[in-house]
Amino acid sequence: MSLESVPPKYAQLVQALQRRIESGDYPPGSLLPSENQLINEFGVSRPTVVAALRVLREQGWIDSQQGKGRFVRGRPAMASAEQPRPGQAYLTAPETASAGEVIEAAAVAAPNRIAALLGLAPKTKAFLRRRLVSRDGEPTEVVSVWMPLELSEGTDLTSAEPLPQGLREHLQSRKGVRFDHIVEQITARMPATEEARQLGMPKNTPLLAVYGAVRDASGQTLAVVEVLLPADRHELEDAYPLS
Amino acid sequence: MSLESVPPKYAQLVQALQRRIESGDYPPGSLLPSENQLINEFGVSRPTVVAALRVLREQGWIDSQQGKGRFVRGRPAMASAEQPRPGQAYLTAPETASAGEVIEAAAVAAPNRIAALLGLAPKTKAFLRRRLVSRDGEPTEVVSVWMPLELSEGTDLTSAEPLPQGLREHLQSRKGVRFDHIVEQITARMPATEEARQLGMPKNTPLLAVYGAVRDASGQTLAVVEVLLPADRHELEDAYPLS
DNA sequence: CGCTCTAACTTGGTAAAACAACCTGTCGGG
DNA sequence: CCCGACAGGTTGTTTTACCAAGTTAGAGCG
Repeated sequence: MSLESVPPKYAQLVQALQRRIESGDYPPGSLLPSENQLINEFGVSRPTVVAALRVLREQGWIDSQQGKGRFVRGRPAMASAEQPRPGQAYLTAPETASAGEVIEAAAVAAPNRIAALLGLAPKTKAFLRRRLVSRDGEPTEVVSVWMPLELSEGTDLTSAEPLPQGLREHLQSRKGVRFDHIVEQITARMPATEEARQLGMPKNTPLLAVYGAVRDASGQTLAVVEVLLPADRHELEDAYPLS
Repeated sequence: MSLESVPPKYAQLVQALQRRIESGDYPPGSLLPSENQLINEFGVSRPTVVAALRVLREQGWIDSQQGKGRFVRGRPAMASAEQPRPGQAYLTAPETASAGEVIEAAAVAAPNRIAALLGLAPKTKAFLRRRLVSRDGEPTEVVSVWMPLELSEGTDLTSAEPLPQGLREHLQSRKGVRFDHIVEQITARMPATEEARQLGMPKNTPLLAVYGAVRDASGQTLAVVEVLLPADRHELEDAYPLS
């Protein structure tokens, strides 16, 4: 039996058209076949064709203009710049996926900035798990996760061992919370002596600091991810569409 | 005759349901009325209801689960964090919208980083328009726009006067190019003496540097926007959904 | 020749119907 | 008591049909 669950027809049509655009069969700027032509060629109904074209338009492959037709824009260059965002990777990937060591895992007084993002009173104690990540044998980043004490209870976060599971999965299964989006703040400052020593960086080069407030769908902040990286060796890259 | 062009029914349904979610009528976590219930209540057909619910799902208002129903997630908190991205504002807003002065507008040899982003050979001449932006009477940012010489010909960019039109509109109408998206690099460094003087900042605080490569739909880089801001006074903020 | 108007195309939106896949109870029989 | 079958609910996908709105090109008239 072939229970390989074929993709729906409209999705197949999407892929077929994407291939034709990528192969240059439908060059950018050209007019796409009309709905009726696609209906005849693929032997599907109009709503199916429209559903496929809607997906292509929402993903930026084509433009549509009532009364004229649909124009090819080309492969959306956005798709190639899809590397994970700075803070995001540390929520989903297990700690065992990257080299590094846990250098702190305890309840400490939250700095002002962290407390503000978490919605706690200043100097309230919060749980901190801090990790020095290495690449090619050299320390490159300090990644810290802050969260209210309630959220850390009953988890394995106090262990100095690397988590074999992603932090997101770990918290969602044990505490029933649901991560939805991240609000990110980026700033730069000079490193403290301790930080410069840990990262093996000169004391006179700045430090890029990323603060990612992890929120649920209602906007409640559940945790804060702090990523520190030396600005002379690492940069942040990101891509976004222009309205 | 009332030619007020009523919005389509599915869009009206979208707004109606958004209002009910915002008002607490449909609290987060609750089950939305089923398709059949909505058909009866609003007197529309099923495709119309499905189209409305699809929009709501794509915008993050609800989750749908086959066989169970649709669950309310709440007003997507993303919508509130919709301030323009760092480089983006300088492309659309006219220069007259912000205080400041043009401090450079000429063809100069492009620095390595700029030349690489533009796809030019190192030390090739490129057109530069640099502007010192002030807020509350104090200089706060240096915004520079780089582009190949061909793109600057026949434009008003060499004028030291503020452009009454957005840069994007100006170039698109005069040169027939079409901006599509931006690839952004963020880094930090210490300010040059001249930069620290212009911005009125201490020499020992770092500078946040944002390089935005403005591209068309095919991925061709048309221009580069460089934004320099003192890290002690300004931060970058951004929000994005978590898969 | 030039203008206008219409006919034929395009995409956008709505309605009605059917089948498939999935979940969750209930009602049996073991 | 436990467990499986089943019925009835849900969303997902596809089809047929029709009307509305915008664009274009050509026929036809002045």
